[in-house]
Amino acid sequence: MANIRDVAKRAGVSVTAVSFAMNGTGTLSDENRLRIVNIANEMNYTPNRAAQGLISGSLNTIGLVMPKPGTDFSLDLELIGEVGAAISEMGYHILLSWEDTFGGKKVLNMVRSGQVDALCFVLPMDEGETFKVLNDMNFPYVLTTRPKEGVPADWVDVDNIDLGFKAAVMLIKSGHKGIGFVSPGPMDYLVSCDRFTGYQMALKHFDIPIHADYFITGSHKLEAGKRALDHFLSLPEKPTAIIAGTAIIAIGMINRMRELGLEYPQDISIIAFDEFALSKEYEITTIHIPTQRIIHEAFRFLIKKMNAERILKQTQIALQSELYIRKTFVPDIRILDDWDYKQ
Amino acid sequence: MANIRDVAKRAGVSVTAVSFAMNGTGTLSDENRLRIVNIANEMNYTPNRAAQGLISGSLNTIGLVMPKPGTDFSLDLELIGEVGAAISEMGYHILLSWEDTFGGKKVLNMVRSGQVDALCFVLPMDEGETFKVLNDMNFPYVLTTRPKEGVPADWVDVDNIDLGFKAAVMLIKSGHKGIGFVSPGPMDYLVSCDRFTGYQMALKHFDIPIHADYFITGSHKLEAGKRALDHFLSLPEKPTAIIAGTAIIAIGMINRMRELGLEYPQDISIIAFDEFALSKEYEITTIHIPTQRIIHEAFRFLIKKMNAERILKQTQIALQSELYIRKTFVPDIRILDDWDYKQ
DNA sequence: CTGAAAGCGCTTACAG
DNA sequence: CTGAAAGCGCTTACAG
Repeated sequence: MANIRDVAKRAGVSVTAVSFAMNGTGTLSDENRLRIVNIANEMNYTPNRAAQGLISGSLNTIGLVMPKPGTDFSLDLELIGEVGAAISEMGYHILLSWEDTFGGKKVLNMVRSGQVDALCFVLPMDEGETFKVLNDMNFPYVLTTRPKEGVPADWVDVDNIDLGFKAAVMLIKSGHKGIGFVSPGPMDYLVSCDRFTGYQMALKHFDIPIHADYFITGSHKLEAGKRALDHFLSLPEKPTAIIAGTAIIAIGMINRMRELGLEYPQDISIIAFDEFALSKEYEITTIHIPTQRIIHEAFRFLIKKMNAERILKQTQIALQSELYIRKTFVPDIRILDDWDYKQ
Repeated sequence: MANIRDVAKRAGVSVTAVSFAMNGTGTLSDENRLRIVNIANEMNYTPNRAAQGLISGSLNTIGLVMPKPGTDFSLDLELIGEVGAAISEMGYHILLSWEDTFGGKKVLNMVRSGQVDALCFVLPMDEGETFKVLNDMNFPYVLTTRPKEGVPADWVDVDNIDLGFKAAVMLIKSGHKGIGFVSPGPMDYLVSCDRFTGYQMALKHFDIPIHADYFITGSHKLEAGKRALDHFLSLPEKPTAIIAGTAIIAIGMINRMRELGLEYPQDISIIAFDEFALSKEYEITTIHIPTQRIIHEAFRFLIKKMNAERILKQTQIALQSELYIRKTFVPDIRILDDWDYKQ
């Protein structure tokens, strides 16, 4: 592979001149500049990134930290495609890294070895210690999952407590008192916890007693919805509305309802979190989590922080989510002051 | 950030000693080695990757080249999670890059700048020129999408011509003569083409005339399935079986059949390509494309090529796919010699 | 306008 | 067992 000295030799100039020509810097006659660039192209010369990185102290790379496989979590690459391509255009690269939700050691090594200039965590991280270190270094990072209260981290996410609250309030205001809540499982720990917390706050706010039987955990499978529905129907006081942690759970419930000859929303109303390919087909009223916007905002913040002259203070961005009103639950739009909604 | 000289100073040794200690190389008294490593840890010293990369001539990075957003193509990060994590353990990093399906310039720059040691293209690339250059450099790369015939590239994929052929043969042997074929759209160009080619070969082989009306293109939406079905039903000679390019198309068809009171497989048999979250729920007989295994094999090949002493010859791996027999079409297992199947 | 030289942070022969 | 020195491929003051 040709290096800068080879080009210089061939062009009969110094390496300085080649560097100037390639980077459009320095003072160089137009004639020489053009001639050198042409020779460089002919020779397929591309400056070595490691060398450039050593000098500039940066590899122009943003790390994307994801959970280790086996976690009940997945990210579609298409989601980061748009923002990733945009970042590409800006000359940054995106490096993938896998971490468990508690770790952080590997991540700090990446930072300290100058491998990355910024970090985007698309996993729930419990490790406050890591963020403290990053904060002290004023290193740009962001979580796309809101951490536990009190963890001093920069994040962009929706406010899941608020979403749980608003979902329950919407059902209560529509006359429901028995409201079931199905969580996709303990893996989604904080997200589900927060939504459930919000749900409980709403019940309390309206003086509705909280039934332990109205809360059930499942999984990300259809089966979980079926089981949840059967469970709720087995109760002496059946809930009339259910908040489903995911669309898959809602679909599982709907399939089961069909088997049993039950109809929505008359027999049971359903609201689900997160949109899925067939949410519309199944007519599920959905609280749509704007994942794409979260990723966008997260990277926007990263870029801003990387270019910031001064130290930015803690940044925590809670995005609004949107309510897609379909048939499994149709609220009176007069109670939707708090929502961005789409019918 | 501490560098090797800082550590050397603090430990009262030479930088050579520190380098030896960190890398476990050279000759160093155990006592000194341990003492130096401890001091390095205390100082949070991590060797600079750019400097290491400059010396070793490698950043230990594998580039993952994906299509630009807006393409009808998507990859779930979970799919590369397992292999990505494994590669992580081996000390390699994965760098994301977006390319259009024709390009290649940017990719060559990444190679020439020493940014990547290998390349995995998870997009259909038409640009044979790029591969020729890579071949000449003996640079390790692999496509997870089989290129056009005659393009001299290393790839791992299923054999879509064969799949189209076998799918049609299976239907023909089951007595079907009118066989519809729905492609998800022109974007999937080669994949769909190949499957369709195989389908035509099968018809020819059994002397069944090829009906232009039996082939229709759609999209990756439910709507496409509905439209396709309506189209086929409008024909004077309606097909009795349909090969659907994707599960979504099959679901769209099934939903439409339900509306019309039609039943599978009595009224119409369906085989779909690609498994989807609800394929099982919809009882779709599916030709499962083993994407995960493709990715695995692709990276395995890359690792092998990176470590190869000698030049490896062109490598083209066609993986078997599996037939999931469900209710939309139930073949007699006696005609399934050519298939790995699962009931 | 041009080039010789220093230096980024490492590793690795090589000399002691 | 240890360290001074050269060098990886660049960029950037600095001198001419």
